[in-house]
Amino acid sequence: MSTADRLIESTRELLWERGYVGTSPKAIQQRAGAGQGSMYHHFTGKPDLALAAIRRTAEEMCAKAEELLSAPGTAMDRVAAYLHRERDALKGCPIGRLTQDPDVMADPALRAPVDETLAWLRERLARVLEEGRERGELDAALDPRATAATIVATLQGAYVLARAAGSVRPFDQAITGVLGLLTAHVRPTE
Amino acid sequence: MSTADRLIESTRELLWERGYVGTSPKAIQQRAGAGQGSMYHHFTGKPDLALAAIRRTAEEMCAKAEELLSAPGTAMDRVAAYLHRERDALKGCPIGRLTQDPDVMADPALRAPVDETLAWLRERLARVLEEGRERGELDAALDPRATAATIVATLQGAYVLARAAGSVRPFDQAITGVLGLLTAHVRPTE
DNA sequence: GTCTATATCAGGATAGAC
DNA sequence: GTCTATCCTGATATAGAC
Repeated sequence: MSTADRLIESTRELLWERGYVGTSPKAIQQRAGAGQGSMYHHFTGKPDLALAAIRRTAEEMCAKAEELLSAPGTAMDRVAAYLHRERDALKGCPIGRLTQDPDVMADPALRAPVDETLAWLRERLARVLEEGRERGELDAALDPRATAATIVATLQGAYVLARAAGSVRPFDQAITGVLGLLTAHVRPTE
Repeated sequence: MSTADRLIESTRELLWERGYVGTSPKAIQQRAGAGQGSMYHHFTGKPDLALAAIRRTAEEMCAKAEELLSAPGTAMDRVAAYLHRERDALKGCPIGRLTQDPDVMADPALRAPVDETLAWLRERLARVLEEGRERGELDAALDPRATAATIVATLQGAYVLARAAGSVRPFDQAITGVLGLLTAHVRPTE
């Protein structure tokens, strides 16, 4: 892995663990095993490096979600697979957490990938639900867009609850709860 | 308002806007119109002041929730009232956001009120749902604890979506969505 | 490309005068 | 109780040598 890559990976980890405001160039360099000069040779500064890191994380996240949501199976199966996918609940969402970072939200360039990722995810889930409705798997009364927003929000909020509690328990409960609520909208197979 | 009170109020605002890591003693003092000496006279340092601020915010939040959740009406009415209560979605939750602050999570004293508030809220909502079930308002199949976790998570996550989008739209959709899902569990009145 | 030196400013606090 | 002076460290870079 090149030095530039190691710098990006270290930044990704630190942004996840400590956020943008809580991450210093020095900490990034140390974790990457790179010197100051090296970092400022490859990147113009902290925002530039953060942008590269955030973009990479955003892409990975969308790719992973797309894989699960475009798999074969009913809409409900795919949503459940997405929600049950392996996650480190206590670490939180590497994209969602940036939403609480004042300096990220203040910089349009840094904010854009965060906005786009979450918007894409809602949109993608809405399409899955819409498909389920069209196929008659799901109740016609179910609002795809609103429900998609609820699913993404539940996931994001479940991370918050897990971190507050220092336990995955409330995370699992929130996921169980939303899937339970959704189940009531699954139409019986003929 | 006393100087100590102004310091606490300024800290509450700044913690909400910028988080713990992003809030400096100097910024607190300036907003409160107090000098350094004044701040260090009333509080031992930033963590001490933050603790006072977080506790006050936590208490207010629980009091507000209790007011709405203990009001007369069906379980569904009260949950809806709580979810629809006036909120500045773009500002996020002043308690939930602390969950993303590494220094807050690392300090047991600062973390405790965050943990307790969110745990209490889940518990309180679970009781409301349980009551609804006992009264026959809600479907017996509904799991009160899991559903309560889902409701709190949806709210917390809805803030994340609103902030990412820079719009209250996804917040409203998430709330609409979860209430829609819940509605399917309301039993018809005899 | 990477290193070391240097610079500036902010964070977070202490000390002692008033 | 509040103010000012002072202190030390870390954040975020720039400059120039190697």
